[in-house]
Amino acid sequence: MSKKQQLAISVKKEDNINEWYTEVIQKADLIEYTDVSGCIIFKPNSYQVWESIQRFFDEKIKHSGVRNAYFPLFIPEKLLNKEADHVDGFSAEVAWVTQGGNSELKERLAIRPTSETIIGNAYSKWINSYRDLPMRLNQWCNVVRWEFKHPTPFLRNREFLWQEGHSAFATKEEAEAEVLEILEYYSQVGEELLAIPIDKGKKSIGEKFAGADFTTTIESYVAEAGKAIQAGTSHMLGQNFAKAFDIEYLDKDQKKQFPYQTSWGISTRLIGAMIMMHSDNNGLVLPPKVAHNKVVLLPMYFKGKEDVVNNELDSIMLKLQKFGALVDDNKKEQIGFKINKWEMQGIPLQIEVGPRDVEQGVVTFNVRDLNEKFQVKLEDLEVRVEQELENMQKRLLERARDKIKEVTVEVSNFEEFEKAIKEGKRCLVPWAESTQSEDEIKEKTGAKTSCIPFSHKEKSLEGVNCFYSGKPATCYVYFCKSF
RNA sequence: GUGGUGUUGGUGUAGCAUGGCCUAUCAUCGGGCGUUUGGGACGCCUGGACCCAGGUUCAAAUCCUGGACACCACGCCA
Repeated sequence: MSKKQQLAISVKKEDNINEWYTEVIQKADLIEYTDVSGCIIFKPNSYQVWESIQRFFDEKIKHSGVRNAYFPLFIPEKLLNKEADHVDGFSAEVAWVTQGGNSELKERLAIRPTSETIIGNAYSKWINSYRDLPMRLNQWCNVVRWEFKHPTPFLRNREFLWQEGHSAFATKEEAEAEVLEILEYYSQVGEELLAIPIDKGKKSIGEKFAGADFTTTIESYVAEAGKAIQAGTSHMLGQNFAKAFDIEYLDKDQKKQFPYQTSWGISTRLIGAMIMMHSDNNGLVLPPKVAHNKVVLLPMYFKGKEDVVNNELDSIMLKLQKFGALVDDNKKEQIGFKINKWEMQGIPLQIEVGPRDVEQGVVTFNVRDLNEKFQVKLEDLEVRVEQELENMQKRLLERARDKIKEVTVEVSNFEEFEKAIKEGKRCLVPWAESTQSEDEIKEKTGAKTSCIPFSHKEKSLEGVNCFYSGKPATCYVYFCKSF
């Protein structure tokens, strides 16, 4: 095998996206596998993306009045069992600690798959008066879900990182407003930061969170894979957990009330969605806003002209510090090798600085997602860097949107539907919502609902029948395969 | 959970059928030194591996059993 084949990605995204993904995450130095299936090392190249997401989202919720806290990793079994639907939904995937040191524990401890229960238990102590409301806490932490056998890094880990927000309000209206407020922030994380096109919507009854009244979601779609990615969820818990955990308070009229609760989360799965969405056959593509190092400078050393380049390099570096510019001046690697290496790692902008450039007072730009190089005058350097990064950020989102548009179809009968799903399409259909029909459709085609998009809320359903049952439709919904 | 494939230096691999000449091939890689650099350079020196646990055998990278991990196709699932 040649050097080139070995270091480059050997499978094309359009030919086999699963193998392509496996190669990208390893060759871009994003992860390391470990001895525990489904538990990966997030190497600095991927962890930096998570840090960007944290900074972006944390600022939004703090501004909105949410505060961060931290709750324990272990949940006593009796707490986990308090809300019946919740237990049913999670019991199959909980990891347990049964032993401490050499002695067996009297009550086994769940490693949190999510923290509604332990937080509900705390809230029952903390919420006693209407003055204690609203209570809005968030935590950044890890969770463990053990049910699957074939993990996919980022998209389906056994242990993953996320944030989980948990709020309690006096009124249903306030709680529902927060559910949507958070969903809007999630959508911004997707579209503004990661350049991932987002559909906001509601989960079907069959797909909602275990124990919630309803679940809202941000959904995206990977055209090349023909699969949806659920990128984040914001749940209206109603009073279900409040009743199960005895969270009661006295209102202004001295009457006992249960608060209305919400919970919401986004996870490191977003990193997987970002990779799937933008990366190409040359490796990772990082949206500029999440790239810690947005620029890499590649000096070209020609015999006898090293000084010409080096003299310019320092001043360029100074101007580009704010973009986290790196310099790759390793003389053992040929320039072509370096170009490919940094493309593989997804650095948004490469700037070549060679004697030919310097003599003309220019540098050569190589933007990660374009197939062309162009020269930029040194005096315009900072402005043009800023501009190119901004354009790339926009371009990634638009390009992803176009791709999704291409593979999204509206169909009105089951025959067309089956055909479209086989072709990897995402189908928007009128539907008479029922869990039974969703199960049947999944059985027959492998597709399930992604979401009932808010964008089609206003669209008239008068005289429109369900594509599957023929009954009067109750909503428009996206059906497709999913990760 | 089912079926398939795989695991040999950091990476990609040869060797395995027919156990021994394997203190393991080739390349890349790491460390030196030198010459190079506009899309994967070259020379010399040097460093580094048989997934784990049992078993068979005079002898195991190679055969057997079990396990771990990965990938692919399903199944299940926030």
